[in-house]
Amino acid sequence: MPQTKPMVSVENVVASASVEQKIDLNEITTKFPDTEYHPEQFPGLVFRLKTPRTATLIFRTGKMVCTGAKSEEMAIKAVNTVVQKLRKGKIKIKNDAVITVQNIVAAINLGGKIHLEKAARTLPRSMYEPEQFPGLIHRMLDPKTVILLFASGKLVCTGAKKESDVYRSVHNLHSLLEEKNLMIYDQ
Amino acid sequence: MPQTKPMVSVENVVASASVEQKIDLNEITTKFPDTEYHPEQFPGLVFRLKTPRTATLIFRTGKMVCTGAKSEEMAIKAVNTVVQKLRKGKIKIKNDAVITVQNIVAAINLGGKIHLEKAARTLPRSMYEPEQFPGLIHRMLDPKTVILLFASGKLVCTGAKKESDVYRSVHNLHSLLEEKNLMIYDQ
DNA sequence: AGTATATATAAAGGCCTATTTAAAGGGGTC
DNA sequence: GACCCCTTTAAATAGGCCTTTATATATACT
Repeated sequence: MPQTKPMVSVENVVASASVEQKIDLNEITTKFPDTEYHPEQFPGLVFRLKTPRTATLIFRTGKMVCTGAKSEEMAIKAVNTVVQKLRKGKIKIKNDAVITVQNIVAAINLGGKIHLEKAARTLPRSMYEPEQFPGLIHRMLDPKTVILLFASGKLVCTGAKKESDVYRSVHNLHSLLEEKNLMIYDQ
Repeated sequence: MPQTKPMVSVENVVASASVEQKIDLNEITTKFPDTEYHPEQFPGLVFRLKTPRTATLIFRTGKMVCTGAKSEEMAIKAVNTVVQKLRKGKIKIKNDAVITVQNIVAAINLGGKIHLEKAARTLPRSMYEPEQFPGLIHRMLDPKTVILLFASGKLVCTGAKKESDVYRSVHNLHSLLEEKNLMIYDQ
């Protein structure tokens, strides 16, 4: 029944990390002038890497948030690179970061159109308000993710903690759409 | 030189307290229907006493805030009464509350008028914007309190942690006003 | 008679700030 | 038409501000 194989592309991985130690953000600003730090606006310092192209927020507490990586592995590599650069800049950091992937965002193309209006009436835990946002928002229970469905047959899956959760979510939803006859394939 | 003795009246004492134990606020609501608890609006439950006439905020964490007492002693008595009432209502509370007075507000009448405009130019750490608020706001460093001065010769002292801080603040300010010739006494 | 203005103070929960990313539809400027 | 911006979703991080309670004081405005 599935006419096509979904194309899945991980677009963003968010990971939290901690070096378990207080960090002087002003010192980082001095040694890394290209960082952004506006404490009156936001308490975190923004440390950008060209490769992997990411933005890591560094907090006074030694906790960090890395965003923008294209895979779990690259997110981990990015945090380790940031810590390595800080150390080369003579910022004393005793321990390596303990890293946890917190969220994975993926773009998916099912290869066929979706009957959104019908899906809104059929899928449970769904919200569809086209004048507010063109996508249908569907909350999947297992894995616990949120999937945005578009009439074009494209999806956005977010909330996954592992890349395998993305694949499982897409498979579950695709099966459900086929089953309920909500997919429209050309000829 | 002080033509009159200031009349000092403690109007409000705020104390924080803790019974060092989690409390089920919904259970209190059931057993004390006259309490106010609207968690979507504010996380604390409001427990009012007729004597001493006070309002005590009770939090999930077992921490409390008692307001409205007319003396340090009454604030302590109010918190102990609240804990006693909770226990009589079969709310299990193992330890007595550890109480700390956090703020004392007092109303004072110096018995003579104050030349506010001149005081605004003379007193350090003062703010006077009559179109915004009719009182002059003066920050005293020792004791660390804030005194509102009104042209009528009345004052409001707030921020004190002990009743003696109120008396010291008033004495300091009164002396300063006399010294700088900012007081105006009838005939 | 109420509202607002201003002062201090504790409590805890909500929301804002900022970071990233895709999707598609609306708006605006050039 | 090509750019921006906005809309929505998730997630961590951490400051700031708001909510509520009480209280005197004194102005202006509904």
